[in-house]
Amino acid sequence: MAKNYYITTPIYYPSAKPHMGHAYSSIVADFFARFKSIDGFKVYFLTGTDEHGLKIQRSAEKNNKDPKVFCDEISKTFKDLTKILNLSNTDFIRTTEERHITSVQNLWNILKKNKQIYLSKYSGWYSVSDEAFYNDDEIEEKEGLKVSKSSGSSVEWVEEESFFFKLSKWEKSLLEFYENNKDFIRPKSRRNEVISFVKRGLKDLSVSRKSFSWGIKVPNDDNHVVYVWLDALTNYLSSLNYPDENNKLYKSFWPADLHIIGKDILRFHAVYWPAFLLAANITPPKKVYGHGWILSGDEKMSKSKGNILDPIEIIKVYGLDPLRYYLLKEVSFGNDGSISETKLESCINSDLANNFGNLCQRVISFAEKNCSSLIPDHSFNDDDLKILNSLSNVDKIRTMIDNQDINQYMNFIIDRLFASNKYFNDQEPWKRKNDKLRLSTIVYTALELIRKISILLYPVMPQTILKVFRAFNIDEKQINISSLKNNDFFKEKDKINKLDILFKKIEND
RNA sequence: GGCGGGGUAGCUCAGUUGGUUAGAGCGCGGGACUCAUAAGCCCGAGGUCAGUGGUUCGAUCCCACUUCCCGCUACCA
Repeated sequence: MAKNYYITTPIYYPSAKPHMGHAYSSIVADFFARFKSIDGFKVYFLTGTDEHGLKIQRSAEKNNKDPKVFCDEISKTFKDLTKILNLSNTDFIRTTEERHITSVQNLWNILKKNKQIYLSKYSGWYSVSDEAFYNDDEIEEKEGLKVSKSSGSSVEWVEEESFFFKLSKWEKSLLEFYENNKDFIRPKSRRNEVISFVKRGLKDLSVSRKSFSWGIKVPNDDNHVVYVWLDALTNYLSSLNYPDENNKLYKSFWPADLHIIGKDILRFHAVYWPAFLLAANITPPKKVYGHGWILSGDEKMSKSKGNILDPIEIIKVYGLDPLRYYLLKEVSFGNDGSISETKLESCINSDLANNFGNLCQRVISFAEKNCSSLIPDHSFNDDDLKILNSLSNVDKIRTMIDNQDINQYMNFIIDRLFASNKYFNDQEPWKRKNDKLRLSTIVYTALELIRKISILLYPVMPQTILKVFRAFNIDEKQINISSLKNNDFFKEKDKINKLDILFKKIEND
């Protein structure tokens, strides 16, 4: 059985610099990517930037820049972010790249050939910032300006020739597809929303624009550019060298296993995207997960409220791994979550410094003083085996990951951390100095516990966990989920290196 | 207006296919220990499980209604 796994983030729209929401999507996707890769999967992890559309064209004009130059600059900040977030992505795609343009035009041609696209005339209200068309009844007048009722962004009257995709035709097929692929939309509550949306009926979708030029040209009709969503979504194929469907990447990784997206773009991914693909005879992806927003305290982050927490600034102050840990643990995946410096600090102190960090410290330092920093001898009793085996059920853990139960996964880790600290306490190795084998076994068991928990924490905090493994002379390639089943991984007399403090506590008055 | 989700300890949340004392973390109070980042461990305080009514021997969990919050969506305009 091929163990391949294809996961994506949204491609980000570079009209402004990266914010916490981008960081969150990316960190979540990286978490899954890293878990799968230490679980023996060949992982293809894609992220990138979505660079076409009127909004970009206008931002570029405003800055007196050629749109491509403008995109180069901002796309770079997103590419830099992948490094700052320590993402394990295998590719970074830009929709202005030739490979993507070829891919989109090819998809267009197939849709055209399959008679899924026709030329007609569009008239209606268009919001540049939402990249969406609105009906008369979806707009209202505010302070003399026409704005969208739903987003509040200003709309303009557009009347032009446009190509349409026969979305209306796909209503029934989509509903069947949702029915036959019950996992396609997650979380479940979102699935219900999408289904009820489709059930109300779908209108054909305008998929080209004539009034501006910053986009991918419609084949054989240079006056039109491809609608940004048809353009953007196709990135998931482009990266796999589509349209060459016989190449190794495409054959190994399509259909994608998981698209991680924010709930705001669920409709595009759960309705339009599978419809385009079905219409082009391409298998849709296996799952789309629409996560929630990251709020600042309990409010949406916005410039006017001045409550923006910039991920890059947070990382400068607190470090990357604490942020990754916080977002994965504290945000209930699928729901909105909130972040504040106070909560982040409290999380760092209690979970990372006091619980995990201190566990590593006390055990390794005890081993240094009592076992000469060498892996000691061992002879397990029932207490030892009981706690070690509580970290051996890999199937249970894999199920959590395959169901995207991030919180359950994190809670399991935390629960085992408490149990490990308690184990060390209850066994009181410091009172066993005249029972050398028992003392050694306790230390050995504790080291194994740290090793196992660290494996589970690796997808969450890769940099920190590598430090722990360096103390054990384990390198990144040796980290794997199935070794959780092993209770005596460590070899007697192997050296244990000194471990620096992993997380400093944050002292406030 | 319709559909869906939700209201559980000071805070963030878990849970119960209905069954003696409702759970965790953080925060708070106390205790014993000392390997450790004065960390960890133990004990405790704190909840009419939104409200009302119903089904049941028994409901936080099922049903109805009420109320509040959130999401999707519609209509009026």
